[in-house]
Amino acid sequence: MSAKASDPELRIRARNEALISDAATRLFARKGFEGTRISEIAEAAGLPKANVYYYFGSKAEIYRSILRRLLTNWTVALDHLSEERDPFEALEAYVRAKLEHSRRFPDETRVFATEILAGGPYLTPEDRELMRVGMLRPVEVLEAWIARGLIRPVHPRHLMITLWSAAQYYADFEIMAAHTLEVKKLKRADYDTAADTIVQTTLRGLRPDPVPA
Amino acid sequence: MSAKASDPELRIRARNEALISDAATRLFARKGFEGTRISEIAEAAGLPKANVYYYFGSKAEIYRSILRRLLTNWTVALDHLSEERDPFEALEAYVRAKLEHSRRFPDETRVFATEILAGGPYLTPEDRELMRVGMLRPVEVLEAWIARGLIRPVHPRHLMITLWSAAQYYADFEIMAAHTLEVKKLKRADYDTAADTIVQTTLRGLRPDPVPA
DNA sequence: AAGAAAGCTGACGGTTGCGTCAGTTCCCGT
DNA sequence: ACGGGAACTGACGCAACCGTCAGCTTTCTT
Repeated sequence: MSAKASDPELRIRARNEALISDAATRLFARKGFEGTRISEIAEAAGLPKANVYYYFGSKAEIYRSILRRLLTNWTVALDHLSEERDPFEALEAYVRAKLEHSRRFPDETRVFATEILAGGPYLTPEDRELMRVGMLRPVEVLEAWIARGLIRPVHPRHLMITLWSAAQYYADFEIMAAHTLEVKKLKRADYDTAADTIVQTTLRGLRPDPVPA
Repeated sequence: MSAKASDPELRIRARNEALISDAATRLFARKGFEGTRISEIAEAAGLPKANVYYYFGSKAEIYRSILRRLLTNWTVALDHLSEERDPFEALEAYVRAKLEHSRRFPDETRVFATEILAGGPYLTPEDRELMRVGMLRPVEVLEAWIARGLIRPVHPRHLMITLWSAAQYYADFEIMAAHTLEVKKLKRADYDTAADTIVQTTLRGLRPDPVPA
């Protein structure tokens, strides 16, 4: 019944590292790196502080591990876009997936947002490289669509930023969005309307001219 | 030659408060509230730490004064939108003005962004009310345009968020945008291209249907 | 010119938080 | 069932930081 060393799911180390990482993510998202105390993380994880230090060498190490995990997830998420798909179908799916991610995991993306806002002091060169190559594929896909005349010839990187920023906003600046919408908290329906609006404006604006004048 | 008490420009108090406020804005933007030391602010302002405390009662007081100033500026900036103007002209002017502001004063908006990300712990109820009423006018204007059939019937608040988020992104997440564009630092031309892209996509998507099918 | 008010500041107290460590307990293969 | 390694932890050292204060200097007013 007890955990085996060979069972990776139940290994004590894996379980506790996840406990710490999850608690830290929640706290870093709310209070930032400097604003979060290791003792808070420990308490939220249900462990004594010294135990946290048994698994992680420092606060920065916990923080960096969270950033790294998010970055790898992020680059994977761009796979929605492939040259063969219909551009509007693919982009709509991407926008909706991004918003859904914002809705379900706001804390991860907030930690990353705070880091970027601060100028990326904890991002390693490898992290930055991950970001760079992650953007390569979608840009190529957009350029291919443009070359085939399937979407209007807009700047692909700026287009990605525009789409990205909208989805990001609902997670990172949720309380601002809630204020704007005059609701207490964003509900699933709000995210759906957000997606609809983006589809009806930005994506619609990408359609090639139907009329000459 | 020396400053007179009646001269508001040169009054020592006004000058030093501005010195402190400016230095604090730069530092809060980079390092957040908790990450910024009063001693750093003092050094950046060229004053001894105790002198900072002569003008401000606490770190939180400096921080709140920055937030308040930004909020009042912000609500004023929405005046671009008025019902009488052509929607696309007005919205384009708004987007360009917003991006220009992001380019010229990235630090102010970053301080605010960090605060919102954290959930707004230092925002007073008055601040929140300022945000709410600031949004009232533009929404009314958008609704009037929609009622007159000048733009497509999209959700006005979500539209504002979409426009807002894009402009915001270039200031707050500048290093992310720079990475995406594969440049070291954003130049004026990048902001112009950003504005063009938004105009050509999101605003273009707002045009009423020219063709039925 | 002289008194008052505003501006200024070095030194310090109290607190908090990061990270350590020595010693204990638990787990697990054999 | 036992030995060794992994897991755990209370107590603490040390450094950093916020905010204070008592007394000094400059500026202003009359």
